[in-house]
Amino acid sequence: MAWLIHVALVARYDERRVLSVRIVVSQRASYHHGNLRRALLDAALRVLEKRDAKSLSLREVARQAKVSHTAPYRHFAHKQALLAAVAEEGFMTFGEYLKAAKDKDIVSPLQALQHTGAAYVRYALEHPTHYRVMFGRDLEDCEAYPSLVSAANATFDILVEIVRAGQVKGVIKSGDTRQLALGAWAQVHGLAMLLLDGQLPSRSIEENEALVVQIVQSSIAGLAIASES
Amino acid sequence: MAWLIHVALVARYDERRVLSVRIVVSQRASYHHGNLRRALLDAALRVLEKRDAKSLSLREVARQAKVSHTAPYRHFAHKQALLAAVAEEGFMTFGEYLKAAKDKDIVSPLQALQHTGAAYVRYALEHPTHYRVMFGRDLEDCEAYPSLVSAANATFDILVEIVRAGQVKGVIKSGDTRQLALGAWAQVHGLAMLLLDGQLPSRSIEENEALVVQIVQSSIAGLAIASES
DNA sequence: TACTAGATGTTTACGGCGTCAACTTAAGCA
DNA sequence: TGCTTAAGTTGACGCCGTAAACATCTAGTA
Repeated sequence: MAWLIHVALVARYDERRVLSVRIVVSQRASYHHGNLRRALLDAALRVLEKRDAKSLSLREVARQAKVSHTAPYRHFAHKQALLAAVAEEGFMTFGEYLKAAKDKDIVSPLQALQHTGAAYVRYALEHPTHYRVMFGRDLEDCEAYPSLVSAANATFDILVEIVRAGQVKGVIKSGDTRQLALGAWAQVHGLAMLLLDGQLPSRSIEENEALVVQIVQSSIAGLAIASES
Repeated sequence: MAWLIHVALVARYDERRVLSVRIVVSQRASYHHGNLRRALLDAALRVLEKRDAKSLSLREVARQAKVSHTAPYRHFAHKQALLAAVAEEGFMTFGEYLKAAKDKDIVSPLQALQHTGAAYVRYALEHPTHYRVMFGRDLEDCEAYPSLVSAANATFDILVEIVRAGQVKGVIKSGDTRQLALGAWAQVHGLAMLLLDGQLPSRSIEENEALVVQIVQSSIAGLAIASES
């Protein structure tokens, strides 16, 4: 078994302008990585947390994973495919997050909608990286990734289910269920995007929460049948 | 006065696989362009109509404007600044579009809201290019462009004014005006983004219009005081 | 009118990027 | 044991953004 050695030269000036050079040596246990696919996804997330999705570079991800700049091509056909995989993972965790909010307490559909809506925006703000990859247009031609599409649909269905339950209970107005859910989705998505893109005057986290609650409530009022404020 | 000559070689095979080569010569009347800034903005829009904003390249814009690849730097500090200028122009025309919809007929504030909301989404769908540059995150650090910020604010204020008028007339519920307007904005913005990014199952233009009307109506129902559907 | 400063273009160069082709290494199966 | 093939590497190509140095035109002043 060979040992792959990575050598990096790190140079910098200290306060006294004395140049110091360090040689940093790291190694990998074998020529093959073991689970490079996983490592690349993790590295991509790490990079995305700092850089914008657009400016994420495959080469930087490879560097993070301590692998040559073309190694990723053994696991992803191109940069887009890597981003698609990141997005798909995002939809998984996002879906679980929403479900948790929905099922937190046994509550009325309208309350569930309120909780889920707030959770939606909260997730986006807490995971801007993932959210942007999932919903941004960095990912062209999403249709090309069937598993991504189904993951996204599954997430949307959570919302649809709540609306349907509300209709069954008679607290949400009748009509095309998916279309009503779509309206709610557009509402929270729009809010999340505006907040994320800093299109709104910045405010504290508490103020944001309050804003979200107010807006979601108002939106729900439009869906509700009776006068449940 | 010198004449600047551009020579381009255009080669292609015809159906019979015969290679033909054309020499295309174009010229500019002078070394200086005259109004390169304007030409660059137009060229950028032309390019953006085909390519995605992320993949727009300054060099391609320069090529379109028949100018060397660094000429744009005399008018825009960097690529971002060009995009910011495009966005600013977008907000201008967007604002006029919305105002036209709002003032089309003399109607009640709720109807004005309905018209404006529908116009909002329509504009986004008709000018996806501009809309994405305006609201996408390609433009990092928007705050650095004061004129862009004020153009964006002026647009938002149109919405705010309608809501305020509704409150004065007593047909929209009381509360922080800007915040209520924000909810409406998030609604239409979210819908526009979802439609634009193809996140929704694609439908015909008519179906889209109907969807927009329905969602905007539902949203307004959440804002209205009485039962005006 | 002649000179000059500054605005506006051009050329050249640098390093980073995505991706392809050709090569090397290791692992699994006959 | 030897062959196939998956999973790495190296090197190359042509794009990109942008900086520096240079060229050309324009406008203002003497």
